[in-house]
Amino acid sequence: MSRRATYHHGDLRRTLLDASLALAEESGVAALSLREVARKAGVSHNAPYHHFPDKGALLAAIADEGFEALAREMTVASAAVPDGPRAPLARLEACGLAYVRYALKSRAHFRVMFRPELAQDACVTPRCSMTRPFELLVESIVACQRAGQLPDGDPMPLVLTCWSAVHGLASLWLDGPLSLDPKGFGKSPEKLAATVVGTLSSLATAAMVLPAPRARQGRDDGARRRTTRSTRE
Amino acid sequence: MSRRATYHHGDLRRTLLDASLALAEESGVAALSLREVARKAGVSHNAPYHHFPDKGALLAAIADEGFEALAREMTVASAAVPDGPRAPLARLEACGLAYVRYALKSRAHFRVMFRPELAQDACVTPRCSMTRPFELLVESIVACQRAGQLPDGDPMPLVLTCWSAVHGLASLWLDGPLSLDPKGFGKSPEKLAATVVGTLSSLATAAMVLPAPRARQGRDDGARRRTTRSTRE
DNA sequence: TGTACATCAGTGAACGCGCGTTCACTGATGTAC
DNA sequence: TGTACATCAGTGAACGCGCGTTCACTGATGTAC
Repeated sequence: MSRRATYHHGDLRRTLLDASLALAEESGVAALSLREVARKAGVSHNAPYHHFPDKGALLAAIADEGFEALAREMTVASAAVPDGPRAPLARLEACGLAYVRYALKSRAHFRVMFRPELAQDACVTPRCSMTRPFELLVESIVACQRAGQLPDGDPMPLVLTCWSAVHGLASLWLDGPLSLDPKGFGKSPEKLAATVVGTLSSLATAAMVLPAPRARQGRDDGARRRTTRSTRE
Repeated sequence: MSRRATYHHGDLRRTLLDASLALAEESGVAALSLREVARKAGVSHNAPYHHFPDKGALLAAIADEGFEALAREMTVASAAVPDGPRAPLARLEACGLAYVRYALKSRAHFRVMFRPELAQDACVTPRCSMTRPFELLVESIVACQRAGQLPDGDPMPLVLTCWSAVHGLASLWLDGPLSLDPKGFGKSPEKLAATVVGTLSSLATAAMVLPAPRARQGRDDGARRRTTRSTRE
């Protein structure tokens, strides 16, 4: 970091981002105001304008940071799985768990990342930063397919399903219905994440014990028809 | 509806709810203000106070309405599937598709339902209205288990996984990353929903062709170990 | 090394705005007798 | 049936508030010569 970058205050830009996150964590992203952020950073209410053209730019910077951190966590989690015949699926599971863990740990980041209306104006190619985490997911799934741990063919249906599942779990927890627990799940979010990832993984594992869905056509025609219809539609 | 309920204006309560939904649809839930709602309803800015104690109460009423409508759509979709040996799984699929379809069609409703901070003060037992849709999902899954179309045992892991998947898909679409489509999915949200539901369904179907996961232990010990760990954790 | 100047990162006052909410009111509707 | 009164659903003015943003400014830091 150049001397210029920490001019005067030390690193007001960083301080403002941290203050924003802390405030969003406390009172919700919607309640986040530039003036409050400046107050929290111990600085006059328009000092932020020397670092961000407007409020949207500050939020966009937070989102960017968040997507980078998410990709980092996924990468680290995946790399922590030792090589071996089962590694691809275990790495995919690790990515999924890392996604949920990141959302829970950095809820303010996660909320800003997926509230496009907040940073809309400032972010010319909005949400483009999701690219890297998305690529990691695709790579993990393709690796599973190559290793015969997930069905062959277009990976996108699997990508979409996995992404939806972990994103949905994180959203349901952060948005209340799960954390208020009127449903009797009664578990920590980490355990719920392990349940979802484990359920998907064990369904896939069970499905892959037979060579391929096509091989079963004679055996269970009803299932074959349904399967085809649903995935092709 | 009693005469009293439509006093004077006709049915201002209804009109206010509709105006709120229309505004939320146009400019986002966050931008929704009581004054704007009144303006849209063609009424002075404090007429709403004769129908809702405050802003939170109006939003809570919208959420309640939304959960009821969601349950209705799921019920109708499920009931439309004719009886037969494959009916339970087809009904579960229909519920999942109805969930996503509802979110897409009534995005304003959906957003208010899952933004607890908005209606927090007014809703003493917040999100309790999710109870009915949730019960429908549990019933559908238990029916599949009884019919041998999903693995036996505690239904909650499956419930959680299905709910997460459809909720996640709806959220990803409504919150941008999917609808902006930098990922090349290039499909309508209805097709994406069919893809996710179909992928889950076909994995489950493939997994159920063998009698039960336990039966495979000798055949693939690695898979057995992973499956057990992940779901139990 | 010293000096003159440019730039940079902050301050403080002020703007106009829309918000939620309160208040006293008005006129239409309903009701007791 | 008519009359007196209560209730109810709306109006319009006003409140205080925090917001995002603009402006002219100040003093610290950097730089050319």
